[in-house]
Amino acid sequence: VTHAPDVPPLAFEDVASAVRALRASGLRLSTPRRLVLEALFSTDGPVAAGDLARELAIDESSVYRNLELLEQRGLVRHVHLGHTPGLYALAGTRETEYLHCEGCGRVTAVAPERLDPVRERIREDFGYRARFTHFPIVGLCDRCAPSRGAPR
Amino acid sequence: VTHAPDVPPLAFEDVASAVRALRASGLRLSTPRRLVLEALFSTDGPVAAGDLARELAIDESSVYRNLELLEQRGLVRHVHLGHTPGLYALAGTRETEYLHCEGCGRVTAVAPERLDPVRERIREDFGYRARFTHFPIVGLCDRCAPSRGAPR
DNA sequence: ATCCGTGCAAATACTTTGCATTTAC
DNA sequence: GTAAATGCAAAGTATTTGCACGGAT
Repeated sequence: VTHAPDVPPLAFEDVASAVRALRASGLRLSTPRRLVLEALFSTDGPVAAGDLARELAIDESSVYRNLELLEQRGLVRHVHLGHTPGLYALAGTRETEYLHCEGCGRVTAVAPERLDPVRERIREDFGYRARFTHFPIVGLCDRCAPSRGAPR
Repeated sequence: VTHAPDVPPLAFEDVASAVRALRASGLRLSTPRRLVLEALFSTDGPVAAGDLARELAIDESSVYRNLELLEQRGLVRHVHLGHTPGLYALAGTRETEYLHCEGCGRVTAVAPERLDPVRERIREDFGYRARFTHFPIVGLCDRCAPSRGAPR
């Protein structure tokens, strides 16, 4: 995953402030929950629940339950890249959006502002407020386009 | 599924011509295979493999095998709408693209030409040749936007 | 002491695969 | 007759759920 330089800052600066927010909403801080949070803070790209479970030696169901809970609280989001399992990441102050190259698999995370012109065009032409946070924009990057699909 | 008026024509006009193409590539026309083809020709929107199996009283594995085979031959494509199973449809002469409202679930199929301005903008800004055939453009349609997300 | 969160096990949903039998050619 | 395609069963992957025990508050 390549993060563009202007990807929005995280909704919470560090584990401590996230934990404070959780506590404030009446949640307990169990070891698995803390480990999941810490892992998300120390990873750059989105991670699969299964990988988290393996790396942290936590049961998969607990990982899923925590991720879902954190997602409901707005601390976490998930994105689907190809046919792989859902990938989870910390939520930003604004929703990070994704581009996914189906050639090389590279994922680019971009700030929502950069997609506003695209979004505006879609809104004018189709009456849709588009969001590339849960499903990315899929296509071929400049490097892969020549070899694969139409060069143009 | 709403098909915009300019959605590209199917790659094959009817079951007969599709069957001819299959025969030409050395494939047999078994009853299940014919039923799947006929079902796809008589449905407007994309269908789940499980639904086809149930409606046609064919084993699910045969449905999946036939859909995959037809997809390899370019007669069928599949798209992912939300967290539901993959949905299969006849392939057009050009690839039909999709918009999906996450509010009401409505799906709009559009001709690729209509998305060319959007595509061009994405290409200029991000160096990607985007394709909304396998994953749709996800967002809120005009009707759902006021109630759900930001009205703007 | 309470009850929330965990691990474990099992269930569910979607899709793929192995294999013996059937069937199109 | 031969090879391809099928149904059935089982396996594989992703995710969810039930429940008794353990730990955070």
